[in-house]
This record gives sequence, C-alpha cells and structure tokens, in this order.
Amino acid sequence: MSRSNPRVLSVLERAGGFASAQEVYRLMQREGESIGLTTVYRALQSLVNDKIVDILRREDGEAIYRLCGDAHHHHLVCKGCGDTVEIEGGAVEKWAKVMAEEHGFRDVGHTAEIFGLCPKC
Amino acid sequence: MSRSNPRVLSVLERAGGFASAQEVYRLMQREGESIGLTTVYRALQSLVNDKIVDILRREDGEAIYRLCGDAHHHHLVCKGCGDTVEIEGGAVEKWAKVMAEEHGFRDVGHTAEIFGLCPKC
DNA sequence: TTCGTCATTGATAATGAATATCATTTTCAT
DNA sequence: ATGAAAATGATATTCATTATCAATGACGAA
Repeated sequence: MSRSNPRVLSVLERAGGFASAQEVYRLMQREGESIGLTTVYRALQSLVNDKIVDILRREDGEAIYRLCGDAHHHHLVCKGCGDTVEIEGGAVEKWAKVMAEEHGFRDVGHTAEIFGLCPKC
Repeated sequence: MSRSNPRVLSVLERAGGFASAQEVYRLMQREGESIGLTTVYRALQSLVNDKIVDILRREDGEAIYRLCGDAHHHHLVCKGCGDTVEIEGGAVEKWAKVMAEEHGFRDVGHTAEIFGLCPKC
C-alpha cells in the first residue's frame, strides 16, 4: 500500500526540499518523466502520512510540501521585483521552540518570511 | 473607497471572531441579510488591509478571517482543532530587522506562525 | 505458463474557494 | 436634478485539489 513514489521524493529533494504538488508535477513533465498529476498528489500525501515530508500553506492557500528534518531556511522577499534571498533563521527556531513549550504544544513547525524593498528597487 | 462593510464586520464578531468568507456569506443569508458573495470577499479583504482582521488558513487551505487585537502579534495554531493562541514575537521583530538591514532591504514587514498540536489534541 | 486477484496508475470529470467581469444601482457634490 | 464616481452583486472563470473508473501491472497459486 506504500504509494511513496521514490521519483516524487527525488524531485522534491532536487527542488530544494520545498515545492507544491503542481510544481513537482510540472518539473517532472519538463524532465520528460512520465507521471500523472493524480499520482503526484497521492505520493505526496503518502509521504506526509509517513512523516517524511510535512505540509505548509503558501499565502494564497496552495499546499507546499517540505522535506522534514531538512535544515530549513527562511526567505527575504522583495515586494518590488520578487527577488528572494535565503536567510538563516536561528533566532526564529529558538523562538518557536520556546513559545511552543510555553503553551504545551507538541510536534511543532513554523513559517517565517520577511518582505520589503531590495536595494535595487 | 472604504469597502469595510460594517455588516460583515458585525457578523464576524458574532461568529466568535473566526470565520471563512463562505461562512460569513451563508450566515448572512440565513439571517435574511441581502448581500452578495463578492461583497463579502471585498469587505473582508478591506478589513485585512485596514488591519482590523487578519487571515489564516484552515488545514484544507480555506482562508479564515479572524478579528485581531491592535498590537502586532503572531499565532500559535493547533493543527488538530484549530485553536489559536496569540503570542509575543519580540525575538522575531528583532530578527527581521537585523536580516533586512544585513541585505539592505527597506520598508520591511514580516509574517511568522507556529503550528503544532495543542495539549488537548 | 496461465489465471486470478489486488494494488497502482492516470486521464477525465467534479468540487469548491477565490477572483475577474461588467452592467446596474447607490452616493453625493454641484 | 444631474452627472461622475464608488459600490454592489449576478455570473463566469480560474485553479488547486479530490473523486471516479477503466486500464495496466505485480505476483502468487495452480
């Protein structure tokens, strides 16, 4: 019953451990891999069940699948040109951990993004 | 240009400060209020712009509009039951500021959320 | 090998939230 | 009262996600 398609996992890894189902699908298409959208969804869902990836939400509501245990990073996004810089989030990790403990939450993850105008804009 | 329809705000208040656009719409219909779905969406969007409510996501991706206090805060959300705790984010504020400066970004804002399982779930 | 069963796949249709369009109605200053 | 600008809402559209179902594949038993 294990539908954790290894090709899907591999694509997710190559995508930097961070992608939506549609993106995974399009990526595989572009690479000439033959796969159906349905299978991509099923594989990702299965990876979530197996706790190999977890699922976040983009601002627009689209589901983002992220490899667990990944040293994950955060983003600094320019409102003007859309440029994105990956940044360290040590302070945020600690903050999230402390806050979660303080309120008795388990199994926690977090999202954090900074947006503004980059030097060029 | 203020589209912050007071009826919509009032419904959101009566709904416990927590509802999706569709729920607000259905509630108003049920109460015999005459309003269009489009207007509900516009009113909620406007309330978000005015920072009177903020917007979260249900587990299924549906947008939840939530009345918020005035101070800038962050959220600790339960993946199980949806319970939300407003938390302090001093560490995050500082982190965002430092990171932005480091990369020469101006006019910055940020988002940060923590999600996990609350003690009850 | 051949059959039968059961899991997997994927094209297609259906669902549902969110947004775009656009004609109509309301507001409001002159 | 009149015209311009804003607000409204029915309708159509977009798009991610899920459901359906026929076709294919895997694999053990006879």
